[in-house]
Amino acid sequence: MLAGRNRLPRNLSLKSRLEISRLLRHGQRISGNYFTLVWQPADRFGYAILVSRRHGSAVRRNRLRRLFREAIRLYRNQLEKPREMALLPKWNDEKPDFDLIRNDVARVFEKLNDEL
RNA sequence: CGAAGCAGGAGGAACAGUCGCGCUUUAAGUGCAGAUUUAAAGUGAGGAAAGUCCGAGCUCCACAGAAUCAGGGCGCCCGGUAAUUCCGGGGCGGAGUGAUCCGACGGAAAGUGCCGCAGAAACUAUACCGCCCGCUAACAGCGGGUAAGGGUGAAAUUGUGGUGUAAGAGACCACGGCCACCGGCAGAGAUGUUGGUGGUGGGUAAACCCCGCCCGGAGCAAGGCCAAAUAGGGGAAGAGGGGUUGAUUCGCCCCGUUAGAUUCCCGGGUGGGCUGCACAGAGCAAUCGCGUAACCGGUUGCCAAGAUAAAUGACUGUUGGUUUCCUUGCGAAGCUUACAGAACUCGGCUUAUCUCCUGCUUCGUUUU
RNA sequence: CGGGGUGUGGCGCAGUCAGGCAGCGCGCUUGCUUUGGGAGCAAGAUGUCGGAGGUUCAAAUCCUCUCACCCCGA
Repeated sequence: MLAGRNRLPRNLSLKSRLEISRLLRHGQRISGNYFTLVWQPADRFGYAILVSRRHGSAVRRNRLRRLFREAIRLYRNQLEKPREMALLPKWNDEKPDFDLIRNDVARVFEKLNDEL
C-alpha cells in the first residue's frame, strides 16, 4: 500500500439533511449481511453511515460507525465509478466484529461494480 | 488454617512498526481574499466522562430593586472548604460475640388531624372474661365496686417491691425511669455525671404544623458579533402593552397611541460562520512541614482533548495477562475482555463495573 | 447538551395533594334470549400499581435511588 492511497478525509462525508434524504428517496439498494447500502451515481465520492439510538449505547454506536468507516476506507479504491452512498447497519445485539464487516463491505462493493 | 471487617493502591495491557482521523504550530504550493492542499512536529476519553441529585464559577435578566405573602431546602456538636444537604473528628441511639457498621439525629409537655380491622376502651372515656361485695326463687340472674390477671391489637395508661383493702388501684410509701426548672463538677461544645424542687401527659412531624438557619430567576441552545433570506407580506382586534419574582403592591426600565405598540389567525425565509471555548486555574505532580484527620502552608517541576451529522480507529510482531483442551509442556487453540465515550468548567454525591495487590484488625479451630 | 412530564387489569383512564378492602368505561369468558347474528340481561375472570430500598402498625399514595417512554428549546 502506498502512502496516501487509502485516505478518507472528513469532508467526503455527507452532512446535509437535504443530501441524505434525497439519497435515501432516490437511491438504489443493495443488502449485505450486516448493513444495507443505498447508492446513486455522482460526480464525486461521498459517504454517510447512519446509526440511531436503536443500535445501542453511545459506545456501541461509535464502534459501529468507526468500523464501517474503516472498511470503506480500505475498499474505496475498488470502486470503478464515483458514487454517493449511505450505509445503514442492521440492528442486532452481537458485538461488532471488524473482519465480518470488512468482508461484507468488500462483497457489496463488488456487486456495486457489476451494476452498470 | 478457616471465616469476616476496614483502610487504601495499581492498571484500564506494554513496547516496536504500518495505514487512517480530529486539533494546534511551523514550512511549502494554489488563490485578490475567505480559504484550501501537502509535509513535518506536537497532541488526542473516564474513574465513573454517566445520572443531572446537590454546591459553585461564568452569562443575561436595570446594579440578585424594595416590602409582604406564598414556596422550597436544611436540622446533635466542633472543625474543614469558594461553597454545600459534602468531608473529617467527636457525642448520642441502634445492630453485631467482636473488629466494625448503620442513623433525614430539633419539637408530640403550643395547637390541629389521623390511628382502618380487632378490642370494653386508641386519649379521655370505658369494662368482654375475671376478682370482690350485696340482693334474689342461688352451678344462675340483677345492682354496685375494681383494673392486679386473661383476652384484642403495631401500640393499652411509668417499672419493681411494699403498705393498704371486701377485692383492688400512684390511693399511699421506698427505690428507679422519663420531663421541666434551678444549680455543682468534667468538657471548646454536643454531652456525661451529680444534687434540689415540681410533675408523670400513647404513637405519628419522609401528616399539617411550630422553632431555628438558609434560598431572586433562568441557563453556554446562557450571552455577544457577523452574514444570508423574505418584506418595511395578507387578514382581524387594538390604546395601552411588555419586562423586572410564583402572587400582590410600590419603584424602575423598554415599546407605542392612527406614520399602529401589542395579541390572534394565514402565508413565507434562514436554520450558516465567528465568539463564549479549550482557558495559568478553588490547576496537576513530586516533596517537606503543621494538624488525630478533613484540610492548610512552603518549595520544585509541568501546561495537559477541544469535536460540532460530533476526531480518539484498523492491522502486524514480540512480551505479559487470562480461558479451554489434552498426549502435562519453554504444548496447542482462543481471548485481549467489565461498566462505559468528553460537548462551558470545576468541587461533591449517587449509580454501573473487570482483574490484581498491600496493610491493619476481629472471631473460631488446632498446635506450642 | 439543557429543561420538563408520564408509567395502575388486554386498551383508555380515575385513585396519589390529605396513607387504611385497588376502582370505572370499553374489551374478554360463561349462561340466558334469538331460526342465527347483533343488541340486551345475568354471572365471572383479569393487577409484582415500571423496579429496588427506606419511613410507618400499615405505602399505588410519603422520601431516596434506578429503568423505560414522551414533550420542549436557536
